[in-house]
Amino acid sequence: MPTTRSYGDACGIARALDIVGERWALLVVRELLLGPQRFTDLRRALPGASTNLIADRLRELEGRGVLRRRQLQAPAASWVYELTEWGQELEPVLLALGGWALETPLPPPPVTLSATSVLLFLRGSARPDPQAPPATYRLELGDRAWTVRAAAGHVEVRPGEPEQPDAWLRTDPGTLNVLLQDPGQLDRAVADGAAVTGGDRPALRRLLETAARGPATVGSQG
Amino acid sequence: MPTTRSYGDACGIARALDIVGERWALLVVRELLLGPQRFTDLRRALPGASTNLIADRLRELEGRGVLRRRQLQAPAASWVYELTEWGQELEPVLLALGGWALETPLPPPPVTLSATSVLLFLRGSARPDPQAPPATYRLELGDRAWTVRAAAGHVEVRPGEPEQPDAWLRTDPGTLNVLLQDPGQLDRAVADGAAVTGGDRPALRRLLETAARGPATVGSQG
DNA sequence: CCGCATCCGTTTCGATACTG
DNA sequence: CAGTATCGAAACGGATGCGG
Repeated sequence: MPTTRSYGDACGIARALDIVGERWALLVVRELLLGPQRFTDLRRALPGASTNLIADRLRELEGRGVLRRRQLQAPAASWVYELTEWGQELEPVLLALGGWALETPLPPPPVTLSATSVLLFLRGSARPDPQAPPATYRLELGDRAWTVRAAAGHVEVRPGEPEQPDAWLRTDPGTLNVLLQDPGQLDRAVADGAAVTGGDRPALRRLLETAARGPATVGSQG
Repeated sequence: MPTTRSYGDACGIARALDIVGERWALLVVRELLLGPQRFTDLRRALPGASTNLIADRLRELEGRGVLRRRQLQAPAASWVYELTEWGQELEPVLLALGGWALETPLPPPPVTLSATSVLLFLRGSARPDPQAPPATYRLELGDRAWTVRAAAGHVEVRPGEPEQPDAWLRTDPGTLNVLLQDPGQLDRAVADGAAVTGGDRPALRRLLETAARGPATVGSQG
């Protein structure tokens, strides 16, 4: 049953918290920042949240205009959740919030790391570089494929299969996060079996290095 | 008893919510954005929060490095809560969050409006204006005095008494919010007894107009 | 009066089980 | 796959108590 309590405060900050301040709500939004997701994708990305909680939050956020529920085309015909345009405008706010937390003096308690978190970090930490040639990548993280397009140090990320990837990488979010901090570990990760790659390996390396050059912003504890 | 649960997620966004994601926590931070406040000030500004909740949040936020507890000089000798430098860095995040909420299609449920909310709105909506002469104001809102300094369309706000105010205004946050939307109602508010003014009335009017020229950002529902 | 701590009923959360 | 149902635990919210 959806939560209905309000701070009863006219301030914009309080009103924002009335809308997205419930527990898990902003993490659901985070998971949708890079594109539509199915219920099960969210469930996997947020293993700490129980299914009824996710269902409640989705209903609330839909009713409040932050996201919408949409049916995919046949033959898939499944339902996905996607941010409305207004919901998408939370992106800079969330990135700023994540950046703020990186300065915490407290030790990190973390256990999980979602694909979206790391990909937001990848995209956010990429720095413009006119020299960098364009390339398309296929990233497979936890049973889900992502399309990454990089050009001139700018990185785009979408859920789903790329058409003609130059290179691909299959790993888990934690390993990818490590590789983004230190691309030099790519060979070792492959040797360990923690990562599997294919296609244009130098191009893959350039992708990792694009991010490694930037400062930590969201994905990890830097 | 302080809350201790965590999302267990390495993402910066999740870690931020581990720190300031508990109910009322960000509204406590909001109240401290303009300067230190005593427990009772917070209690009055957040009438919807029970006193034990406020005490819990203050302890948690102190332990997490967002704010600190400090003893004032004699003869006051009372305790105040103030943001740490790191806590103060939440300001742009909160203002962005508040700005986002103003676009909500949902009707406002609000009942209360704190002095800090309106003053953040005043300060944030002021627009640079080289013509505007400098002035100092005393604003009294709900039994508490604030110092406002305006110059060239830039507005500074601090809690406490000004030294030599050019003008003063005593009213409640809701009335001040209305006046910021429409300074033309100042005369009527004074006639109603909803506001009491003194000193340089034209200067006061300029202050209200400085804000009225800008777009709504945080304080009200615009 | 200020600054909490304690008590207690209600709401929300979180884990697991279950259904179309 | 995409949720709903159930239930104990925790957090919230309001009232009251209490030392300084």
